[in-house]
Amino acid sequence: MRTTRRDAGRPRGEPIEHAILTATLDDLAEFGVEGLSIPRVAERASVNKTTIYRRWPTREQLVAAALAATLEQTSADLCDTGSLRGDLLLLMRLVTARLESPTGRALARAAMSEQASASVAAISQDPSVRAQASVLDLVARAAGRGDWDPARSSPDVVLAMLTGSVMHRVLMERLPVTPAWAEGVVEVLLRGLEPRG
Amino acid sequence: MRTTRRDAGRPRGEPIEHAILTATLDDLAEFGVEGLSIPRVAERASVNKTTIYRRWPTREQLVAAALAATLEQTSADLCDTGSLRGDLLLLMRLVTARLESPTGRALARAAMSEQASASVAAISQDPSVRAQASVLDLVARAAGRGDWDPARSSPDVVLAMLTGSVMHRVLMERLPVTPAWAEGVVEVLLRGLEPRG
DNA sequence: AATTATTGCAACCGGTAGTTGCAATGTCGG
DNA sequence: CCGACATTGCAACTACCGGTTGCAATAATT
Repeated sequence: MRTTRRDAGRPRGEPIEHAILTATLDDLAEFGVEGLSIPRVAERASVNKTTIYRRWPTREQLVAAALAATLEQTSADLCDTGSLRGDLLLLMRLVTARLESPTGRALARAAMSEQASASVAAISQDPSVRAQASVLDLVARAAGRGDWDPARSSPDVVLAMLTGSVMHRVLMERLPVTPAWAEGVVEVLLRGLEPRG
Repeated sequence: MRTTRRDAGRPRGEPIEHAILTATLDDLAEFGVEGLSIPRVAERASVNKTTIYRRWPTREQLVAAALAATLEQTSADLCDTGSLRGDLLLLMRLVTARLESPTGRALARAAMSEQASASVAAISQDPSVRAQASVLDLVARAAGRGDWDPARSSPDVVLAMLTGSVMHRVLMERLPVTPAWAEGVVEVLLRGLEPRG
């Protein structure tokens, strides 16, 4: 009997994988999840389309792989700046940076898409989940300093107001998030959270 | 020479127009702008697809017409409730109602779509423009009552926080906007706007 | 050198968007 | 009432795009 040795033969080229994945991200940023075309990605990556289809049988998996690849290298976490104002401004900058990059916008749109498939939706929401985790630390720090009483205004409300305002600004109004505008948002939040009386 | 009389012949049926436009809105709500299919709309409206193509040569024009048709009948305006809290809560309800209806969601997504064509984008942004106009009245009333100093926190910041928070809640987190949650948002806004010191 | 898997290539299949020519229908003007 | 004319429906067709398959060429591992 002829056993097929799994390790023999020509291995798959990593440069090819890299080219395909980055080409996928480019196409994603330009045409969105709905508009992504595998033949076009193949041309972008200077690779035959069959190669892509063999590695990732469905568009689904390809997109998921590409997104997962990017998310691995995004670890600029929410560190302690010493004050609630500083923490919130940093968070604004993080959210803005993500939403102002073409890829980040595509990701956000994918997450909001009605027919986002399970895996893409999961991956898309991963950063927000991670963000939410860091935000809990932020809240704990603020509560310890006495700047925020979480029992009064819950963290998810505040997170929605912060990220949502940036979404509205960038995605709907298509205006840049200037430092002054970001400070305006944070200012309202700070005053709104300030425990008094 | 034979002049073609423009008024002769069979006129176009308004019921057909209506059927096509509502079918378009349905398809839009179900499949989004990218996924809309004219043959499917035709079947939905019990109309031959050629009829649609003859009236609206491009998809562009069809969706623009359908959106324009809906917007004409949305005039539940932002009336004076007597207090800033009441006005903001009403605004929250208006935004929520829009975003929680399938058609409204499709509209919002269309407005945020990267390759939203000029006409669709213009029409989509029209309601926000109209909303912004009413919001200016709201601000003026609040300023008159001494509840809000617009010089301190500009209306566009507050509007972005309010609508953005609902967008984030509904589109990203896919959670319902409960009265309690809406009140949480308004509460932070009220405290944040309150002029003092 | 032999084996084995990958890659590229070209042709092919299937489905869907959009077009066209024609017959049938309905409405307006005389 | 009748003729003219635009609209609607219908069916066939074209064109394009996504995805598949079979085969030859290539490269790496043993």
